[in-house]
Amino acid sequence: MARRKVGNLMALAVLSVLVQRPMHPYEMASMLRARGKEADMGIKWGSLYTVVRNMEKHGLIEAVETVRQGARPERTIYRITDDGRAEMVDWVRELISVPERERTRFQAGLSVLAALAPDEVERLLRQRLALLEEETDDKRAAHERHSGEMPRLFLIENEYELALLDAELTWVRALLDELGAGTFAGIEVWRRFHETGELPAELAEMAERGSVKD
Amino acid sequence: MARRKVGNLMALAVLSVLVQRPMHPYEMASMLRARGKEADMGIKWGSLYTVVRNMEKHGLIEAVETVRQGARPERTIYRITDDGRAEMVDWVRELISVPERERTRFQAGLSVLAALAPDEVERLLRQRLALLEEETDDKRAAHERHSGEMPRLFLIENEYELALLDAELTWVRALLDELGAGTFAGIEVWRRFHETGELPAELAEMAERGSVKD
DNA sequence: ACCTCCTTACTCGTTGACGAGTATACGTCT
DNA sequence: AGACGTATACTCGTCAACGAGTAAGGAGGT
Repeated sequence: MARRKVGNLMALAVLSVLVQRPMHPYEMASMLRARGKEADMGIKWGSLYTVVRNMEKHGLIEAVETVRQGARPERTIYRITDDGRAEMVDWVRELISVPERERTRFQAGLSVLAALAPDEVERLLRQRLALLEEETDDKRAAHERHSGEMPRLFLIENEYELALLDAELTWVRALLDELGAGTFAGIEVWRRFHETGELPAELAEMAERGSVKD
Repeated sequence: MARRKVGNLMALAVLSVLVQRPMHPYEMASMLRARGKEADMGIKWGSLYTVVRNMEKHGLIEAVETVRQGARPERTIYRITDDGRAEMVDWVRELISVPERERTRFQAGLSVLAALAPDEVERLLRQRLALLEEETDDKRAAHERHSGEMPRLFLIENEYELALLDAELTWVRALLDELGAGTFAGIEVWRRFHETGELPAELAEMAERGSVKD
């Protein structure tokens, strides 16, 4: 974030549409929406004008003209600069070549899983599984529809997403199996802890030491 | 974020240590650091005091006492409230049961992959693969070391992370194979586009329509 | 002829995240 | 005994992100 002049990924999205032709912000939004980029990147439209203004300030884009249609608000049309083009390419290079650990909220949840009883966890995971399956089916269907009409290059991010979704599905199913069958190591201690309300001596000591994980 | 009184996941981390016993902020930080939670959740220490103040304001925690040791700055000791306990449990429930689409930066990169030439992509992916392998090996080693001394319940988030890392590794390797062998569908059009600098008619039209993806 | 609702096209204010800074105490190496 | 680093324990200012608000044009119904 310190390195990029404009850190928000929406800036990359903006660059990627302006590289085709100059546009005003609202049109960028429509383009991105039409292409489904809002789904691929985590785009919040509230940030659009802030980001565009910042990009102009840093010379990644520049205003070409401002036109007014009737009594509508003015529209400023922007075009990408050479700096902008360079920034885009360099940014993509980095995103592809440098893996960055990004924890999901699910992982955060898992890391405090002991706050819930095993039976409840089983129930919640089943809910997750159902939602996950639905989402995956939708995504896969959409992907198959599109792969008839578009080159694979433009759908590659969906392939990746589907691969990760599959991996999560598999993992959750496996965990559910173990919980259901009672083969999850330590499930008895875990269950008792939640029934009696107090945690067994071994765990208490571990919690206090805490530093086992270095 | 609107629903949670304090949206930052660091708040969950704070709750999870305060549930054991009252503590002052700096000690929370040490605890979390010692347990490796900073890795599991994406924790930035700059936010700690802001978050703690917010949590107090919203009644999730409350100050017990402020002590002073010698000439050191005052330390305020906080304890978790009943509301805090309830919030924690409810939060974990949500994190576990409701899958939330979170796009990675890599996915964002993939969605503008056309900005780079196929040969460069191949090179960059190989770099990614190497870093990814290194990271995975480290993580797996650490996990195996710990699984001797700690109950599985407290390592479950690492299992999940490793599963996702494996999935990414597999996917990247497969893509690299296709790029290397030249069997990636449309790679010729892609390569020519970068050699000549202009995109073929079919793609130009598609870019303009744009809306194929709805 | 009027009403209503959706789309177009932004503006603005709030909030919270976070980096960087600060200052003292303590241990330890020389 | 002095110096140097490291741990303790925060404070503050900035800045981007975003939700919610605004307001006119146009389409379609009655």
